[in-house]
Amino acid sequence: MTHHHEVVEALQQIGYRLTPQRMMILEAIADSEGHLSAEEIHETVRTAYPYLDISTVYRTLDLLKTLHLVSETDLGRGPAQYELLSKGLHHHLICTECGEILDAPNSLLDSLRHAMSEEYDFHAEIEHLAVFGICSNCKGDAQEAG
Amino acid sequence: MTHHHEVVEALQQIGYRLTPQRMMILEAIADSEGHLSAEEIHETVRTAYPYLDISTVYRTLDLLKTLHLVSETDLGRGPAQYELLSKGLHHHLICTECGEILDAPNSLLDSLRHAMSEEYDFHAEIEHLAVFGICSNCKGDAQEAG
DNA sequence: TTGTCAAATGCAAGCTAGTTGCAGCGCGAA
DNA sequence: TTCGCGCTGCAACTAGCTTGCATTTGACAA
Repeated sequence: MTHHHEVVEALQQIGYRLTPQRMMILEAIADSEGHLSAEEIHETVRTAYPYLDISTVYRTLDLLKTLHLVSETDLGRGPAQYELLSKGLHHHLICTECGEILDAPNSLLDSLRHAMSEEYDFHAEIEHLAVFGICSNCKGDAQEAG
Repeated sequence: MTHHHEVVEALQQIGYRLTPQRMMILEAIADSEGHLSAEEIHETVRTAYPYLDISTVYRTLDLLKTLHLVSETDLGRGPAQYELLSKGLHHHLICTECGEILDAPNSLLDSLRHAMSEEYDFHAEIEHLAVFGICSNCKGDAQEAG
């Protein structure tokens, strides 16, 4: 599923190991559609290996983040969400009415990045942005109700 | 400092009261430069009124948010930050190297809002955005070091 | 001025999400 | 086979915030 040898190499280059726990955590993320929270990763892996501790999940996620293998998204509510970076950078538009999540490509932020760079000489690091708002379906409802 | 009568009216319209605690909390926010966390508000007000509880701070902040008097910014790290909405909507570019915080006007997001609206028919509610990245001063340093 | 009642408060306990300290295990090099 | 250190599970802890509840406050009516 995942390209283990690449991960092994990435880890070995900085003197670390690819343990079974780390492999299982990585596979749980790779096998999932969309995002997983640390707790969900924990639950998933525990069906196969019940001794896995949540702290190991967090420590592994930290490692995978520094290796730029997974991205972490803080939704501003609830737990942070993790996903494979290899699936391609993208962002999320989350409807606060119905909860629908629209995926948006990284290019959506091009103009914003450009503006920040031009006007503020600021190099934004937006690996993963979650924007809350109202989707097209709920826009009408909100006007009727409001 | 704050226009108490306006706040009183806003509260009374929905059947609530402007208590001394609420007044002190609102003033603490109004008197501050930039952002305050709930804990900072708590500490500030407690110098004048030591019995104020942190839960009262949070409950008041909820109220002020629903009245659109203050904005809440989740920085994704550390506690949420609160400030008066009357100071004008703006966003923050936070340098992860030196910690500097650049203020950016709401118009910075115009192009992003437009893109989300055009391409996804999605009405974004971005009261306050915090973007992490590298500022102009640290950009050179990062290249030298990296 | 007193009574009423809901809003508001302080306090304490609880909760979620994540972190830390530590003893022991196990891989890989010597 | 010994050594070093990366890694793990466990347990305790922390930050930030929320909730339940008895008591107090204050606006309004009588």
